[in-house]
Amino acid sequence: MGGDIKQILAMPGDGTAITVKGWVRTKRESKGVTFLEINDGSTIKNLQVVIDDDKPGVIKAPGDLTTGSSVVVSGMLIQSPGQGQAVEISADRVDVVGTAPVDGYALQKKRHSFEFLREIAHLRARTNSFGAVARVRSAMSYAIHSFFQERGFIYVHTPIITGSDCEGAGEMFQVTTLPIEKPPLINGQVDYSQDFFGKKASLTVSGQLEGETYACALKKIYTFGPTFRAENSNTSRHLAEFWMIEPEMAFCDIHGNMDVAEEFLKYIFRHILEQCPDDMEFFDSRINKGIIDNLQHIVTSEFKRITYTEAVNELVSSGMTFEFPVSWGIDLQSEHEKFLTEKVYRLPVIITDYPKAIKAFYMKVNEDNKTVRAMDILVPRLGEIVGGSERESDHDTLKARILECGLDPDDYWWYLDLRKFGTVPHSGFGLGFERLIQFVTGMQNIRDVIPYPRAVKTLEF
RNA sequence: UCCCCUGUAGCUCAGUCGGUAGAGCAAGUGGCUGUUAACCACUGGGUCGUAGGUUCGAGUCCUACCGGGGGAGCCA
Repeated sequence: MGGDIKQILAMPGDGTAITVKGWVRTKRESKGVTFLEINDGSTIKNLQVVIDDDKPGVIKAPGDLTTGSSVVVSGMLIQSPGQGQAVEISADRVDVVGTAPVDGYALQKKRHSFEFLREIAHLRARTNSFGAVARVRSAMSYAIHSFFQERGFIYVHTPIITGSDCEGAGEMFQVTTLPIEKPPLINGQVDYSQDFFGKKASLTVSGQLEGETYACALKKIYTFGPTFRAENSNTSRHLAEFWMIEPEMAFCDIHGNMDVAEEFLKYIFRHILEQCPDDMEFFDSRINKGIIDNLQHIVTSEFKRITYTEAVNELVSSGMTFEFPVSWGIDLQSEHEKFLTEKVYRLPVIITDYPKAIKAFYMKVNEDNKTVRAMDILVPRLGEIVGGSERESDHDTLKARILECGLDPDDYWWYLDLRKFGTVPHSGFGLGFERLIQFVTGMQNIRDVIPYPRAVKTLEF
């Protein structure tokens, strides 16, 4: 009988014959007995293998049994007389499948820094931390789909290559088959009519505009896919390639939008606390003390909802001296966001009704003509995690806003069409998947919550 | 892109006032009847990021470049 270590650890140690396959994490040798810890990634926990010297011939090649080597172990699953594990394997046979020579295998049985592990990204999944991140990331992906699917949202695959060069969400990566060293020119400019698509193309920075078109047909949709930003930003919160979740709902105003976003975050947190207790325990004890309590607190609390104007008043009246002085009209800086969510409310905070000058053209303008129906969710430690809004559903107002923002309405003809034919109030939000993982796991650097991070000057693997 | 810090053994770091390098972990060998961050003893392991410069002499001081980290901006 074989199986995953996760299943084996849940079995009674009644002497059943089993076979386990995995990688050696550590080896402890005493006179007369050798202990191996085997991990196969199914759980953060290792399975202890006991090799008794009284049973000769159990190990075929003892010298090859090093940290990192892959093995197949057969034996009896018994109750462990030692502390620390309920069951263990009393081995009858240990075969080394693949050796891991000591000189050259960088991942020895000791703690390694995340910076070092980033340099051996092809091996780092074999560590406790990265195994746990991978399992939590997978469980969160599943929870994202189940949250929306349970509520009747349709999963829409918006395009990765886009011709909308003006979404305004950030710098874009260009996609071309033209020879970049010598592109065809017309009047001194690159002749994109000869390019693959016959026009300039880029990788998407957001699926929102396309998502809106499907929401205005299927009522409730969500996207969950890769997104690309070519910004030259080198921080622990930015990637050039990341995954984004973008729900969009027709017949939904800013309040319904906030309700869904808050419910969504709580659902994800609750799901991970329930489904990944071992991994979360690891994050709580080794990565970020108190993270479980934080998440539980959030799951059972109401998010604080305030307007931008109230937020500014709160900051001004706090008496705090900020590096960037606060006044109505400024964009809130990191220090302001962190102050509100970490010091004032100690909870996620939803801020709405921002000045229209600092927000995107597609957000619905309020009756005061000064603010828009934007909503950002701020969380402790990370700052903004969700950005969303009720969209402008009036054709003429939207067109005026496009012009006001210095954009060309012709580039948005199909987006404006939505407001011509059966327009409807609709809302949505976007959230960066990796930032959500950072928040759940407590991992400091976003490059450590995605298998192979893409960032400025980073493309080794 | 800007500001700050940093680069010394496989890893994490110490290295004083400028005088040719040290610890812990990892690894190897030996010891120990059941370990679990195993323990005890011993051993091996270095072009001090790269290139210049100052100096009798540079890991140490200066300059440039490269890599890493933190913060800011931009944002998700």
